[in-house]
Amino acid sequence: MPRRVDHGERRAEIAEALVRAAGRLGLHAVGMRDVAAEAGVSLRLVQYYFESKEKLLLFGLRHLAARFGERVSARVAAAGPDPGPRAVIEALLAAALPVDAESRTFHHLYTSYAVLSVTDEALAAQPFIKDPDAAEATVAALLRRAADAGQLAPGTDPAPAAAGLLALSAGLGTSVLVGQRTAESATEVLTYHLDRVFRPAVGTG
Amino acid sequence: MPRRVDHGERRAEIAEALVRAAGRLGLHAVGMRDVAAEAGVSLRLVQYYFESKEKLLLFGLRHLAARFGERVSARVAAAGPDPGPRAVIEALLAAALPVDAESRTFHHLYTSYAVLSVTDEALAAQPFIKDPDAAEATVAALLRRAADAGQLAPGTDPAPAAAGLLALSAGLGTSVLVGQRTAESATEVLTYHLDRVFRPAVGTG
DNA sequence: ATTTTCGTGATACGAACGTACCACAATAAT
DNA sequence: ATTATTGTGGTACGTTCGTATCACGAAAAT
Repeated sequence: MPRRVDHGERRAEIAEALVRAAGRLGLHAVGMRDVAAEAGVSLRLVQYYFESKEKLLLFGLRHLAARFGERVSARVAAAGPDPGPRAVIEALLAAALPVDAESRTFHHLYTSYAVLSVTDEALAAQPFIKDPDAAEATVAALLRRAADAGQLAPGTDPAPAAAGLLALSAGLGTSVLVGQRTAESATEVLTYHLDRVFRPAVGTG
Repeated sequence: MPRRVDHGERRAEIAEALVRAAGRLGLHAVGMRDVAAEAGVSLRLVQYYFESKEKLLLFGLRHLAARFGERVSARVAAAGPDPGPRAVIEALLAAALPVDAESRTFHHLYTSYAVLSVTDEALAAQPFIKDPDAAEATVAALLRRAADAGQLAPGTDPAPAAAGLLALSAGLGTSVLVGQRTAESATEVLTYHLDRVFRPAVGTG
């Protein structure tokens, strides 16, 4: 055989090519040949590492979700050591906003996959329910922590507040994506709503 | 010539067939032949009334937006004679939530078009910026009216609050669409946030 | 050293798509 | 009555897509 190659690594490279090509052409318009050209390999190789387009797309979605998770984690880590609930939530939600090319592509493709999942059973299963549920649980837990520390506005119910913040962030992201709103404006709206959930910090200034 | 036919009416019928077929198959998967079959006409007729698929899709989007506008107006009108700001806003936002088959299709296709508009210049122009901007202005104006009447929670800024409510509604709609959240749960979250914007009514009970 | 297996290339195939073309009947215009 | 125009059907064309097939070199395995 020719030199053994790491299948996982190769599949990741091709998946990244899929993401890049789909970000440029739109997920609906990207074909196996586009992915091959973007990855700099032959059509046959894309077929070889992914038997069918459907499997390529599924892998691409998981790859995208994983990369997004890493991005969020990095943002949260960048919020400093032992950050408060608000800092974590802010990092979490801000990471989802399409403020640069990478996050724009994330939002664009994730929404594309979400739309596809409405009519495609194979796509409907995985990361459109579990991941957002986990994110919502995380934010809700952080809000409860903040409530215990007396950092929340009075009468705040962590569960619907968490659901609202995530839906707000997603909705703002879409409006940025279609050009209705600038990234700065979306960030301001997000900050406004965080300010209304969190009671202003006291005693530090 | 054969009996003259109302082109506008015929185009509307075909556009409805497009909406139905796209709701079933997904906008990305619907073809001229599917639309023709759904409308019960020949492929040639779809070509005749819309010269190209692109024009059919554009008309379909405008048709969808118009129908959605009518639906919202009907909901607002159903809120009763001279409804207060909260009732109008509630009707407005609730109309956007995918709670039944029709609104589900609306949300599904509107999001599909929005995703397409990211990579399709012809689609990017019209109803993704103007309509939501108008909706946001309407809600903001209603909030200002409510603020003047002392019906808002203290410190509420109508502009970001309006933007937030619309983004919230859109985000909740998407989460319902992909099956992460039930329509009832989305309605509850929406009501929770309206309750936090509007100060409870006094003196009426 | 031979055989097997793995990675890679080129290309062919059948289906589906959007569009173009041809034909014709029905009616309005002359 | 003839002519021109409009609505409609059928169908063929060229392209593109996902997939399948054939071929072959290179390195493990024997």
